[in-house]
Amino acid sequence: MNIPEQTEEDYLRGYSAQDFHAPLCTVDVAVFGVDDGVLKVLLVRRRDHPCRDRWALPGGFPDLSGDSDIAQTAHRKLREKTGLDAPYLEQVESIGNATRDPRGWSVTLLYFALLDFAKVGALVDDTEWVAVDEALARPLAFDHVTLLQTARTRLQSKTRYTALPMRLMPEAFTLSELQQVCETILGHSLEKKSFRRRLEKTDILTETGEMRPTSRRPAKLYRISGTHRDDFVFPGMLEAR
Amino acid sequence: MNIPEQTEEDYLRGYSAQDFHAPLCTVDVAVFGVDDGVLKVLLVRRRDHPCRDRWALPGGFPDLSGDSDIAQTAHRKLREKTGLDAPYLEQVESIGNATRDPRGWSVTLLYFALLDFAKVGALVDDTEWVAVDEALARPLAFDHVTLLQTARTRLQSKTRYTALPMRLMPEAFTLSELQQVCETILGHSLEKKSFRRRLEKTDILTETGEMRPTSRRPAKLYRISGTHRDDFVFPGMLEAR
DNA sequence: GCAATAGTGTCTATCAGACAATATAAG
DNA sequence: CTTATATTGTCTGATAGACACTATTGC
Repeated sequence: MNIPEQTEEDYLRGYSAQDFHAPLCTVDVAVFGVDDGVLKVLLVRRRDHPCRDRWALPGGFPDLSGDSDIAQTAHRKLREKTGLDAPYLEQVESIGNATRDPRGWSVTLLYFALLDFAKVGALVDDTEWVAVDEALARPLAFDHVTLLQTARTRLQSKTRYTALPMRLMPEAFTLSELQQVCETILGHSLEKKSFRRRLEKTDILTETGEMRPTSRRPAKLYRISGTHRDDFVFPGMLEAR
Repeated sequence: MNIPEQTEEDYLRGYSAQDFHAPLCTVDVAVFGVDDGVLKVLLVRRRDHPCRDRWALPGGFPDLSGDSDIAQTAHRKLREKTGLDAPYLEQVESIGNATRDPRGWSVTLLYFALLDFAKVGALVDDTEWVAVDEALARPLAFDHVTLLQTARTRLQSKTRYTALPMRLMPEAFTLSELQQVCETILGHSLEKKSFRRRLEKTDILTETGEMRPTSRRPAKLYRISGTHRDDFVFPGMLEAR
């Protein structure tokens, strides 16, 4: 006797996502900017439970009707807080466990974003740029201290073997300015010659032809070249002092 | 007039995770093993909708009562399919979008696992070891072709600058055997001297004192040293030919 | 001894660290 | 001219690629 098989269409017709006990699923973003030699991160004061009134990384639930994917959720959260549309966004890792959120089992997809601090306009209420070291000393919501630490460590690692920090720069910048930003991220100074040599050997940057008139000798201005791929890695790492 | 504030306890008492429209959340694992010069991956034939009868990476939903975190979910799925308890497990990335699962918005946390192929016993029904190249040519369930490709690429990258492939080896192994496994992963041959030199300069491996009696000259056996940290990286990469 | 695999010696090329030297602007 | 910053020259040390060489075993 053949029991008629249920087709996939039959199955999906009877399926409701709410029938399953799913964990909470969120996106959190560590938004980094360098302000006058200080690496800062964007914090938001939570207006709702849980962790009401605590500072937290911006983040939240995907909008299942509005967001087509998780990166879009992260971009939307960023736009809501900074008004900026297309900063550099990179996934760091995902944490899921029973204890990080008092509402129950929850999973978060952690991203970091890099943007030109000077471009950020007025902030939404209850939003603040905080030096990363100071943010890590605050009692942030949920496990956001750990998340922020993980995101900064990733940014530091990639600063040693990629040109990622240029995504924190304005449209045009000098090599000295880029080096200072890298030093700010890493927390120590870098060898000027090594820093410049590895960039010269690649096509990552293009001279704009303009100069930055500084107090003394003017410096060449560069922009990110059109052919640069963000997955580029240098053959060696900068010192890990 | 003061409206009494709702405390976090009040809030949580009234909260139910089911009130929110959450995406589906799963873990998928690419389980790798090297069998006689071939990189293989463990596939499972799906017995349920959606994608019934298609081959897929082992995975599934976290057990909100039984799993304390996501890594434990991945370990549990592995144990169910291979009977092995503690293979090497590493998170690769997370994919979340509206289209990858016909049931609706879904997020998956992708891991890869490395294990000694020889240690795997009999498989559960509808489970099969498949050469990765062949698996990628099959019409796998959901977006698992992409997931498998991403996992293999990550394994290949880390083979160039870490000692990760030793997690695919038995307890004791020779340097030639380890090199062959690396070559299998990368799909091309490696310089013997470079390969050995970089290992000698570290404390990653320890001689067991035993020798492997091969057909010709016997080879020293090594095991992973007790002090090795899996986050170790070599200063340079092996050729990316 | 011969063949085959294990393991070593060593030269070269590349690239980061160190730091000295030169270039160019303001004042 | 002096000074500060930008930019370059160049020597050294570390490490990967290439490849020839030696060592050890079974036959």
